[in-house]
Amino acid sequence: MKQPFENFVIDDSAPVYLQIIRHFKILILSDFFADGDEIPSRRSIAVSLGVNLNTVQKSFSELEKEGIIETPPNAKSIVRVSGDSVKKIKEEILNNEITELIKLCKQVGLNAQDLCGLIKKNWEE
Amino acid sequence: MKQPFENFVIDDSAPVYLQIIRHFKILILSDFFADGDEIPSRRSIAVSLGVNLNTVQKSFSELEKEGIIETPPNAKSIVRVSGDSVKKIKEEILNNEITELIKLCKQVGLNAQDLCGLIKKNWEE
DNA sequence: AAAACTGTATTAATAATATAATACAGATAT
DNA sequence: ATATCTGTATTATATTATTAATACAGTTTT
Repeated sequence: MKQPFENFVIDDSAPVYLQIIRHFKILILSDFFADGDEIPSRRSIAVSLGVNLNTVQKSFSELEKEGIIETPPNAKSIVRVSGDSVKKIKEEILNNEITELIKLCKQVGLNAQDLCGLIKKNWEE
Repeated sequence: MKQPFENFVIDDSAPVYLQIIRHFKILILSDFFADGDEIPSRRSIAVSLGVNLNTVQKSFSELEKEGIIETPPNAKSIVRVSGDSVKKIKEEILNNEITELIKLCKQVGLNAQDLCGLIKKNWEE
């Protein structure tokens, strides 16, 4: 199995446990995780992120509350999503950032065409 | 004078003092503030944001370090920017968010055309 | 001249975030 | 069966972020 958090870099843009939650959702949106998939143990994720076990646990109990994962007693957690819930996650993550960026552009006087131009320019590294 | 922070809503996306710094830079990019302009007092900003004076002060000492504002002894701070520094601020804020969004889209398998479509769709509320 | 305003500094208290070190019950692998 | 792995819980500690309450030197307003 490919390591789900190997390309994930923690920065200081937000609390670590929130960044982990976000990255986990992106893993679902990118089809790395699908319904029924087993999730690596909290301990192994903590090690691969260089982060404390408690921090990972905080992220996962939040994901549990949101109904995105499910944990049988004393066993590994399992992804629990449907077409609808994935769509909901996508809207939450993608639309939030798009809306934010549009708001910023309007504030600094950049129109949609200009923005799309910048995006196309920046798309290839 | 129009209140510089009247449309500014603090959320929990980042520490408050960082959000204040970002908003101040946006005020410069949107030509609300220009070189030489006088900045309202830290106290009045703290009141209008419902935030502590110390928090505002932390933001402003950071802006001072970055050379964006200047403060004569015992007097109000003054905006100190040039064409170059404004361009630098614009790159810092705008490109950062665009780069972030592009990265996200690539992760969830959305191409440039799709993204621009979403943007145009979301541009008018 | 007095009052009200500047920026700045200090000290304390509190809440949120994160690490650390264990512990325990139960499942799994050897 | 024994060792190792699960998730979960607890307690303590450190750091950061924020609020709070003052204080002070100097400027501006009245």
